[in-house]
Amino acid sequence: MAQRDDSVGIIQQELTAFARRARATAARMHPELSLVSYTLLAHLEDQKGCRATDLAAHYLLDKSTVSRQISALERLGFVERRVDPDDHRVQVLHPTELGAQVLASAGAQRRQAFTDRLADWDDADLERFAAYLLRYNEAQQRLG
Amino acid sequence: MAQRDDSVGIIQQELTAFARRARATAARMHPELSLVSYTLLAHLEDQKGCRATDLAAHYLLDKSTVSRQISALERLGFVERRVDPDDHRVQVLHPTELGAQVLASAGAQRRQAFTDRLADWDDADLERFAAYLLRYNEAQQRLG
DNA sequence: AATTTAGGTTGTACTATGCAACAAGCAGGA
DNA sequence: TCCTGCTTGTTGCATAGTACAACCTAAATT
Repeated sequence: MAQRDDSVGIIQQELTAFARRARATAARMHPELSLVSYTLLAHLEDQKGCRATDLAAHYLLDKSTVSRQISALERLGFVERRVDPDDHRVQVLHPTELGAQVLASAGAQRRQAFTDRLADWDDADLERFAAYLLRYNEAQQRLG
Repeated sequence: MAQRDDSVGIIQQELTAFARRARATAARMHPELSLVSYTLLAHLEDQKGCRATDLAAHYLLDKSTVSRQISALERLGFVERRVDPDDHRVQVLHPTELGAQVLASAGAQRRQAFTDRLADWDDADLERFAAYLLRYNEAQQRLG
């Protein structure tokens, strides 16, 4: 049991350390796209467009927060709004051409940073690490 | 190589997802101690006291940020300052009795949450996951 | 002694965030 | 039809976290 507690303690500590650094690191890498706006824009691309409400629900953010983030992305020309003809309350959000480019570029940078950090890992370890993270996040989502 | 890229992609995605949620989750769990102040206070306890400058260096924060965080913790009665008799510029920071209690309580809560999420993992997987996170963070620190 | 360096604080500005109040559009029932 | 209530989104307000620059004080160096 002591061994097990140690492992849990390390996992807690290291995930926390990572989280603490993540925003600042992301901001340094691509100042034009914060961790949050990057995530939102990526989700729009993934989903081929969605509503602000969907983003808020998915990321547990207040709708006002999403509204302002989207406004900022629109001001930068990274997102466009298309009013749903069937429901005039709804705006379906899409990345613009420019937004998609910026997203791809930031994504490539991020991916390169991860690739560098993981350069000396062998394939089996990478695969197991990825599986563990999936499993962990799945549990976190399940347990709230 | 495709397999390897997939693993890197998943690791990136899942670590990012975790980071996005971390602050809000911490805030919901113990509103009196944010992720940052929790971390700073824990470091003080760990180190049996240290200077504000040390905290700033360790966590890559501006000294003004640390100064204000410490002020807040002091206002709450969680931290006390002891002027170093050998160097009157220096204040060595220590958790107070109350600070230690709050830290222990928040720490227990956090630990419990992690324990719950990891409840159905077997010991070997936990140990490997912990080792992977240590290795990853070590690399991130090394590479900036 | 004069200058430089180190530790901290304070002024200013900006971003992210949530909550509450609001406006506009839709849907269902009296 | 019209009133009520729900959904989508925006805006006003407040707060936290953060950085940068200017500053103060004390120590160290020349």
